[in-house]
Amino acid sequence: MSGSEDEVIWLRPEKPTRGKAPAYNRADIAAAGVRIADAVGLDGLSMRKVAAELGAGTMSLYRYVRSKDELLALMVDSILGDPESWPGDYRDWAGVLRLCAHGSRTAVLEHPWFPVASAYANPPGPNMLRAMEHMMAALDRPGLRIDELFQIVTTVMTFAQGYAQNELAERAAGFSAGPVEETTTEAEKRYMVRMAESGEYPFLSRLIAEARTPHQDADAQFDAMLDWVIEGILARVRAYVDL
Amino acid sequence: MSGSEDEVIWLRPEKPTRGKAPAYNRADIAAAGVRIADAVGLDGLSMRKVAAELGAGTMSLYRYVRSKDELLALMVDSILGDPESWPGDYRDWAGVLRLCAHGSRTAVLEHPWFPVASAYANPPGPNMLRAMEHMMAALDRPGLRIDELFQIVTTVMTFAQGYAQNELAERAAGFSAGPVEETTTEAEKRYMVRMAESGEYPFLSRLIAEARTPHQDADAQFDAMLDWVIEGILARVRAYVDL
DNA sequence: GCTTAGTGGGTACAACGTACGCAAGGAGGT
DNA sequence: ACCTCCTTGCGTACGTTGTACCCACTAAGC
Repeated sequence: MSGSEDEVIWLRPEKPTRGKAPAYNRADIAAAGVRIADAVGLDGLSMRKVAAELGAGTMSLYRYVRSKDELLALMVDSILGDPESWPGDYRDWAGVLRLCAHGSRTAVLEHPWFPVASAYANPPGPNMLRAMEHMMAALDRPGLRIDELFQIVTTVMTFAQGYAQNELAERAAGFSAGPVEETTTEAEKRYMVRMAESGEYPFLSRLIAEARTPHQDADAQFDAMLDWVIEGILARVRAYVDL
Repeated sequence: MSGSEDEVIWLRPEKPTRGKAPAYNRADIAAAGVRIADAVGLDGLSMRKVAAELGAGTMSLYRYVRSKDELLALMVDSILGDPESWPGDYRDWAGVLRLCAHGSRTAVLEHPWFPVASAYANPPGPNMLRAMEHMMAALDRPGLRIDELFQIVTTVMTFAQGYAQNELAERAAGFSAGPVEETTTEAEKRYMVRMAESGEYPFLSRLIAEARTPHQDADAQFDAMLDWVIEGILARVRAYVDL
């Protein structure tokens, strides 16, 4: 069902109304893509590998997806998952924002390719739309304009996502004392240390020295920074809205 | 000078100490890459095209760069530019943060591929390191820990970058009344409207209706949201630091 | 049973990143 | 002046990629 009318995958019905029933489905294809991207990264992801993972012929994938970008869209939307299943207390305004932030950060830490794939995954799929709907419904209060509501949610999500992305980059550069994984990482670490010791970057030196004996673990550090952002929003919103 | 020792491009000298002088240089190569990426996007960027843009043979590029990822690193660092040339009043604490945010947003709006390229551009190049150094020096105050300083800068930068990325995505989905560019955009717009009218996403409908008659232009909206984030930081920092 | 919309998938092609190797050039030592 | 040798520019070639095209086949509706 990819040969039919619409250019946007989410407007094409997954199941055909006539003819042979498909042997595969979007969910399984997305899951296979996620497995491969987790294993070998976005660059290592190819239509052939995804098809092989499913035991299908390469070109069979194109019955479900018009292009690799659509496959990425499927993967991104599948990672978001069904927002109905999200936990949390929806009367706690700030708690909803925290929940949303933690979800975003976890997605990035578990799937480092997620932010890059998201950039190719326009327009937003049903899970993304439902997630936004979910958050906005939980945060809606009389006096809050709809565009403010939207901005608040996206601000917190992009903060969390960007923060997590930086965490991964810092981990690769050897800031944290975490495990060294690849050989490139070792070279990056040497580079950062060399720069720090060069004397040209005094603040970087202080930062690396400090990173060796962190005051708190990564999760706590994220929560602290998240609180800064959320309190900024809270202060503004409380000025004219009852939470 | 790419055949020599180190794996990180920034540790390899640009100019050789012996032998023939190179015909090209990193700055020109980066500029050519930026021109091409601006014109045809990151997917359209290829080593062959960059080489052709310079009038060089394809493989000549590999004397300057070990891989396409290193080319991306060059491009990213060149866009940051020399932070010494940044304008602004460095006694105004919040003003420095705003400056940094505007710079990040502008970079993304002018080069939509910037966030994706950044993900491949580890470790940070000299311009990036100098930029961080610059910001941290301007924001340093007695009582502020170095890791807090760093987190503040990265938080504001990732916020601005993420925000701009969302602006581009929304523009593609036809939220703003901005100009429609590509054919895919038209399809995405139809999709969003269809979803909004389906009744399944009441908040999305409100959002789209509101977006047709925005209360303020994109720049003002960004500044407003940026102020929320910055004031959150300010409130925290003021509690125990003189600004 | 025939029609037909749909499937799974093989083949083929242009474009990609880049390993390899070679001719040529220019600086350093004599 | 010459020789030496490092370094350059780059042509060729290979494996991999996304995907257009085509065909054989299947199963539901008449």
